[in-house]
Amino acid sequence: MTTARPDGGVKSVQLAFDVLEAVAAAPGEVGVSELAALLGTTKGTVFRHLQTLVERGYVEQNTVSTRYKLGTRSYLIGQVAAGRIELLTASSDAIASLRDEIGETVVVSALRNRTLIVLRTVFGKSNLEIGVRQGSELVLHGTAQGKVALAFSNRSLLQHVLRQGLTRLTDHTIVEPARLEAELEQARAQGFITAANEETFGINAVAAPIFDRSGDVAGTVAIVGSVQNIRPDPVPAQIEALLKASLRISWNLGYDRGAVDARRRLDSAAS
Amino acid sequence: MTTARPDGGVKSVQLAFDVLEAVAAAPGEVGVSELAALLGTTKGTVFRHLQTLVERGYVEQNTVSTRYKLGTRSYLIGQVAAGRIELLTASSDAIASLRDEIGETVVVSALRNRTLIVLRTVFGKSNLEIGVRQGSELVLHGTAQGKVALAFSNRSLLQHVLRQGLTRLTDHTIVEPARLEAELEQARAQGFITAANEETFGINAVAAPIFDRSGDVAGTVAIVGSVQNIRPDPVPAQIEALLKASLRISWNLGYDRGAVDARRRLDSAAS
DNA sequence: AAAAGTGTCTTGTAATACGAAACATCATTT
DNA sequence: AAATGATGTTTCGTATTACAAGACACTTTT
Repeated sequence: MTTARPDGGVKSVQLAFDVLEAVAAAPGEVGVSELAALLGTTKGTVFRHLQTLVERGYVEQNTVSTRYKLGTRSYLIGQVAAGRIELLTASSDAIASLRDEIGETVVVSALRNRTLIVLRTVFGKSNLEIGVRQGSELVLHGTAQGKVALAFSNRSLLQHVLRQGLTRLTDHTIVEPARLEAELEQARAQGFITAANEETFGINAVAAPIFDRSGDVAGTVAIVGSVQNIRPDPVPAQIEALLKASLRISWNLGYDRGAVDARRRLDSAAS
Repeated sequence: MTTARPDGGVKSVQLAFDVLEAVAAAPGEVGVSELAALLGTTKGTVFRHLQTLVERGYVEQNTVSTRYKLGTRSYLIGQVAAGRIELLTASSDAIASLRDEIGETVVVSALRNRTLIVLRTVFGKSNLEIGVRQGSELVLHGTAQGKVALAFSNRSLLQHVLRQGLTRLTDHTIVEPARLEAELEQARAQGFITAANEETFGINAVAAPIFDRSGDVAGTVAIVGSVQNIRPDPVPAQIEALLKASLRISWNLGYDRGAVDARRRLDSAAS
């Protein structure tokens, strides 16, 4: 599914992570044969990799079923990572208040490598849980988060998206480049954008950008819910709370509008 | 520090995880040279491994400082693992109530591979935070958690510990095998055990075992605090709440005392 | 009783991960 | 301003080693 990887580093390590991620993607426990088929390799190879992963504790083997699942080391490294990822530590308080104030699901995503990845979702107060799975990738032209990221990033990201083509997800998905451009302009003007029914029918989201200390887009915050609770024109309280949260997070990341603008002027003067 | 690994699986993958874990262990960002020195290998090799890790998103490179830190994928795989590790899902509610009821720090550890690893610690209500770092290893003969795990596990685990030798950590550490045996007997009789000043002076803990569906020790729950708040003879409320939590977690793991005993009788009759 | 699964183990070979050393950028020092 | 000593990055030949194929032991299904 992923674009053919142009031979990155250490081949056997790539396979090891393929195995690890396949184990992670499996709903329950997985067997060696199943993994081998999934990854298009032999049982022996998968087995050997599982051995290392088990020895390291990233994967565990159920001694009775002899099948495999994620191990404690995987969890623990994630715990360490949670404390090291600025976007997470910077956003935790702000998204908790945002959720409590508005009651809708709050989603934080990170822009990494031309993709928006969902880092954290905190479900709203409603009994019906609407959210986006952590780790999943947000379509840049088809979600509020994606559009707001595009609006405030380098034009090169937009060009990249246009080159890939604007695939239709629902009949409200933006597929005309001109309309997308107009939306991005609107996002820049307002500081936020919505995306009712564009990715999934019946669902809407309002997203705002998060900036890092150098003024680049680090990610997005968004509130997500049914079109009933988040209208195409969201109520002012929702917008205000969202913008407040996004500013607070950016601030925690060291973003300072004035300082960034000044630095930009210097840089362009130098070149 | 760890016992010389007897050549487990794929060598280059071992190195890759060495690199990953070294990045995780570093307080902030790390450089290639630093890592190479730390791992006793060359810069080139470390660099190549970092490339794969970065490509996969487990590690990220700060483009301005060119140094490395843990990446979002590490966090995300941990999130998935958190949902797959039975001991975590089974204990989350119980430890939250336990902490709220008693107010002291609660620590859950898992028995994996003859070692007790701290999975989760929830700090108590006091302003002074006393806890055990997640991912750290608990000394089996020198902590309440370790002793309770020894008490309810196979004798082979105890033999393993005795073979290693009972290293002294404080002047209250149990270093005589006979005294350890006596403590284990007490733990079995009471269903819990304390360990005042045995690992760190001034600190005490009360621990109880967690059993899985086959009746084996899966881990421990413990409350940890200063000797002032957790006395060598803990107050009944603390003991009762701890035992209630441990039973609740074991139950969530599928432990059923009657069923396990019956199964044991059948097994021994068959042999 | 046979057949089709499973996970595990062995072996020869071709691929590849490694180490050493060179290279390109920086800061700092001289 | 030149020189030094860091850093991260790249190249290259070789010895290592990870791989595929197939055998094996075992359980479950037919």
